[in-house]
Amino acid sequence: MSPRRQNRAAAEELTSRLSARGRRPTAQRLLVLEALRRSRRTVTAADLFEQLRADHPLIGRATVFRSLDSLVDAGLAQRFERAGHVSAYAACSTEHHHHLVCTGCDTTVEIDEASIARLAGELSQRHGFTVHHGTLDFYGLCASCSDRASGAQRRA
Amino acid sequence: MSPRRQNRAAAEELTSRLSARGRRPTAQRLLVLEALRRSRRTVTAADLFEQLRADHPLIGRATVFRSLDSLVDAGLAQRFERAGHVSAYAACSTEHHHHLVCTGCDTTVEIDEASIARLAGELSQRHGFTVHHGTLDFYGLCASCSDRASGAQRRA
DNA sequence: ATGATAACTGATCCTGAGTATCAAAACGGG
DNA sequence: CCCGTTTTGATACTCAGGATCAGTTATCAT
Repeated sequence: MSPRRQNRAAAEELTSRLSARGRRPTAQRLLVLEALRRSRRTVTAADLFEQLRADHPLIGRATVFRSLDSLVDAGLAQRFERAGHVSAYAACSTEHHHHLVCTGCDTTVEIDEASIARLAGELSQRHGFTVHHGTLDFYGLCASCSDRASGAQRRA
Repeated sequence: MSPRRQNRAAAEELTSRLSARGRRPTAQRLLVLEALRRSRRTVTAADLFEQLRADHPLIGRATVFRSLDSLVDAGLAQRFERAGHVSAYAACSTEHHHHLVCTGCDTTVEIDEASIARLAGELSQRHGFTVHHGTLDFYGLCASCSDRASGAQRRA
């Protein structure tokens, strides 16, 4: 697929996903999304800012942060908490995606949703990944918090 | 078990684990470890600092951060990257532990290492946890980074 | 014990990610 | 084409965590 066609598709998806939430598909958000799609690795907001400013000197730092928030909110990107208290981002095409993230080079590999059960045991062979035990944790809501927050979205 | 006996055991483990690395079991580190063990939730360095300063006004902020690093390094505590680019900590007794961390109240539940495979599918029922898809990611080293880093410990 | 050496502490300053604010600009519906 | 809403960019700010350094404390050898 040509780069131009890719941009076209990206723009269309951006438009539909954002406008469904009453938000606008701006040039800056498209730039951020395209940069994300171009990378096979997770990138930080600072990375993106520097990278985008090369071709678009007018873009603002805060705008990159906000665009990333918008994209995550629209389901077009995913946030990763990289060690060192920095958020990194990756574009993601469909709804829920699980990833392998290399803590060395930040390369991300998408994993299909099915068979999470068999996943952990096979990770090292299938992708040559050495899963680091320390970060093999699951985050979510316990029963009480789940009840308390039912209906009320929390984002903090 | 009485509180005193618990302190005793904590102090002994602290001593052996730390001195094996040429580090010293100081009063401050013991304080931090005890505070961690007292909590069934992950706590931030700021939480601990405030909490400890109530009884020990002389303790320094940086010391709390450094003590936590030491404890993690010694395998007595575990670091969690809480959303919002903050590290949270929990005491952990044995080597590798997996946890359920509630993003609402930070309660942590230890999970036995075996049967990671069956885990994900059963999480919601067993503990009443709602696992948040967005953070169900695995971190580790890809094959190339694994080769490159073989032998050389990386901690960054 | 005691003195030398190395690790630790606490105070202070510094960095860097991310947010809040706000006036100016860009949209989009009517 | 106009008006209300959203977004942008610039700036100032917050706050977690790290660096530095002089002073202190623990460990080890004598």
